[in-house]
Amino acid sequence: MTDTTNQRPEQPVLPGDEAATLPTTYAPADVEGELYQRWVDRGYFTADAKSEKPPYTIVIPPPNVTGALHLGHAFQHTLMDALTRRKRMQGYETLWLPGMDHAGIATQNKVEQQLAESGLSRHDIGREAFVEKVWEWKENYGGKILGQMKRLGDGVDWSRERFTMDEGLSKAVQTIFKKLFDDGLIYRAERIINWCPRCLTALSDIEVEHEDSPGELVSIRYGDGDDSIVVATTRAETLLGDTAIAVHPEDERYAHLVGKTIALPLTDRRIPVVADAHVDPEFGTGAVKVTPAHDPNDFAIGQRHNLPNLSVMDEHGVITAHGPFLGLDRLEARAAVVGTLREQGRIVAEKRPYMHAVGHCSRCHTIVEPRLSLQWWVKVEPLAQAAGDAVRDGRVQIHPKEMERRYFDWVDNMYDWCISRQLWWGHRIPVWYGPDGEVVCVGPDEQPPAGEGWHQDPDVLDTWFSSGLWPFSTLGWPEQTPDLEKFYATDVLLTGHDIIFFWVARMMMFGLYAMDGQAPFHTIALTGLVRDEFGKKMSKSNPNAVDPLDWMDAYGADAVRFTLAGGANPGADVPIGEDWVKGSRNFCNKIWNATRFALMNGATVEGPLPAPEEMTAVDRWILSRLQAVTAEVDALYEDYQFAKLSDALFHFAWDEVFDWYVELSKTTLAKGGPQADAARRVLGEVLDVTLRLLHPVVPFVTEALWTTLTGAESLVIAEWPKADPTRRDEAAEAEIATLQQVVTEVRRFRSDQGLKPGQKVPATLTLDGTQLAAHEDAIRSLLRLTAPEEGFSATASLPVAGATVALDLSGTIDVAAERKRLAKDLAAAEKEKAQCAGKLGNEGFLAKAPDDVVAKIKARQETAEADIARITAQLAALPAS
RNA sequence: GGGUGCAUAGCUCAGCGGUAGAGCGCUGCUCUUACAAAGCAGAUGUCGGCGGUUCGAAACCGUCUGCGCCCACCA
Repeated sequence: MTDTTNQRPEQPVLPGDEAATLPTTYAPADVEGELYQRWVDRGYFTADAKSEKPPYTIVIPPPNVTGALHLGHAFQHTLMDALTRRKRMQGYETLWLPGMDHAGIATQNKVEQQLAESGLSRHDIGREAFVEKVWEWKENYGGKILGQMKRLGDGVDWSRERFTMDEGLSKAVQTIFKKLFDDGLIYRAERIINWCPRCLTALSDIEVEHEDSPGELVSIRYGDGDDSIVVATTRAETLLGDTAIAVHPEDERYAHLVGKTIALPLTDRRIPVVADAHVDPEFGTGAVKVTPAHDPNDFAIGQRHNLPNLSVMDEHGVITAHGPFLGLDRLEARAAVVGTLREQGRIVAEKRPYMHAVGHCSRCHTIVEPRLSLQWWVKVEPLAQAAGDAVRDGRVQIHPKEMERRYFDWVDNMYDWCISRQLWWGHRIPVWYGPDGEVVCVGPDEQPPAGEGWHQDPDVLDTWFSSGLWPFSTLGWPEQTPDLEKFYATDVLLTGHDIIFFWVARMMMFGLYAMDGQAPFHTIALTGLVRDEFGKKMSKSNPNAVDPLDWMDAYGADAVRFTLAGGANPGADVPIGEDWVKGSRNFCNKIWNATRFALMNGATVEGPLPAPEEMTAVDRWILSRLQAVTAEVDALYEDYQFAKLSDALFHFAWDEVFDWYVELSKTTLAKGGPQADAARRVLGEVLDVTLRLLHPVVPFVTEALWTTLTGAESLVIAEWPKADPTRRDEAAEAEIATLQQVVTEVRRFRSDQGLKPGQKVPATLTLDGTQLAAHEDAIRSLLRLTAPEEGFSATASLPVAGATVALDLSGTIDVAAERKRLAKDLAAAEKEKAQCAGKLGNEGFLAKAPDDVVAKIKARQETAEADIARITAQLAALPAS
């Protein structure tokens, strides 16, 4: 390939710029930092909104500023970088937009922890000073994250870096809040919410993780005598807040009690018995205690029966009901309440262990307390409907497709989204309350109402509210910017399947809503989670967690990238271990040395490729394979099959190019003459294209080598190879396959006979009548065969594929071992032949199997027959011993 | 409780109707002038169990066993 636009640089990339001076080992540290800086300085990653080229846009899933990037980030970044690098090479105006998320609760918790080390709470320093502290944290850790991205080679557009709390994005948040509010899609309501007594804030449903935990189900007798009823509960302390007992309307056992009141133990209150269809008569005693202020079901029952909501716990989960339990933590209170009830003889069934799902705060793992609270909500139904439709009608595709179901399950069954958080770090809710109960939502360009008694809502928004705007807020929305015009909608969203609901669905909802029905991306590519080499989950809290920087330091960024890409099967988790990274490092080194060989042998990329008749079959073969692999890799990229494309490139490069082609070309190169000239050009071409194909995944080593090989400015802006089907050469491929068969067979013989790999052996080759006549020198070179000398006497004769290699081993041949070996091979070949014959003699098979399968079996049979003939001939050629 | 996925070589995983594969690990021989971070050669599997469909099953269906993940307001 040739690039006309890629100019020679003023400075060579590699020191010395001469092949002879390339070190024999690739040292990533010597090139990576310098190359990255060069890419950034030259503006390769900076997108141009005025470009004529078609756009290709990916917004980065903004990492939380809470800490450093882990392997999961490195994994996703590698894939996004590979996608954008390839598209850039294909001539797209590529924008990969970087940024970070303020991560409300998570970051606030981190900074609170930091404060706690000095014995302070956020309340000690006040809201303003605290937020100031969080910004300091952001500067500190944000910088670390950016450094890691550079180290990994992320080709992001640094001029467009965004933060969810920056001015523009804050404006976007306020704009959409106002729009939703005006459209009646944001409202304020008092409901049972998930409350974290440690974070002291409301949580949305998906911020609660349900875990099966052993609880204790106790049965308690309410009331006395005929007017008594037994209820079961796992949260006995909520008894203090009971305002009714509910039974099923058709439950005859309790019909006589409905409408009456019953004395509530431990209190001086009497509570009514109500009939409600929600109660399952089959469960427990069929009677339920109703605590509307502390349970969502009970709240619903309370609404239906006009029951009072009696709150008995404060925001810390501490009992506020007057009496002996006042001031106890909810769990202490639970035990105390049960204890007292037992003394009173009201525990009718002893506590029994009971597995049930308990909600935990996804940020701090504290048990969530359902709590009645006044919060802001998004009315999700119309938004989710649109988000579902966009996928249903194919405007947005989810890869892998199996993940669609999960997406639908959620968007089709969404409850309203609680968006207010009782935190200090985040976007303040843009609502002001007046002295007479006025509620005013303030848009971004409006002045908030001023005057006596007016105040802004103290709460902030759920962090996912702002990240849901990410695909367009980062491009300048609500302004109609050139960026928004050029780069929205984005192309691919690549992220982990663990945030389909948190983030993906919300971006879909907001994108469709804010951008007039235009979905934020056309493809959602979902990845799995990174795991360790035994398939165990790798998370920050686990000891198996690895800092990607450590591995990059030890093996280079490319090695880490190649390993991660190689594990990327769609939607599947990615196991990674240090040994695998080592293997990838070895691959990079192999690429390095193959190119080093090419440079030492005068490989060139200048001028057109030689005509087919000027080339050897070896050259025609590798060019044929090269274009086939190009086509294969292209197809795999389009299907987000990173593991398979990495594997294809790995095997093509190592097995075919480095192990066979390079070895075979040595003979031609050594000979000199026109064929050697042609071989140098082909060698240059093969390395050129192979490096281009590898570049998106392993950008550093390929850039260093390619610029040295070609003398051009950069591989980053080089053209992506196009498969050229006219290069296909089946004859050459067959010829080289035969050659490989002969070489492999003789190597096997040499190895079995205990010949040292380097030991020269006199031999005669009979290649007449085969395609291999032209390859005699190459065969001799690969097999260390010397010309027969005087007194040559063949002690072993190996007929393979019509050719015969006769070796003079001077009587050292171990005939018995060889005979045994050949007998084994013969048996295998005969079994194979019999198997094929069996099939071909089967009428059912012949009648029903497709033609191509029948042909394949026939070919197999022929191969088996050829093997039998070959082995028989080899046996016959063995000395009698 | 409702979904859903997985069980293939020692490990991690591809293959998903027509000869059981890869990487690492393992064995043997080699510093053969690009590379020992390498080269060459080699060994290794009743494809979880049991039924069924089919000319043919690792693959499709049923079932059992063992793991995993997602969702979930039955006290």
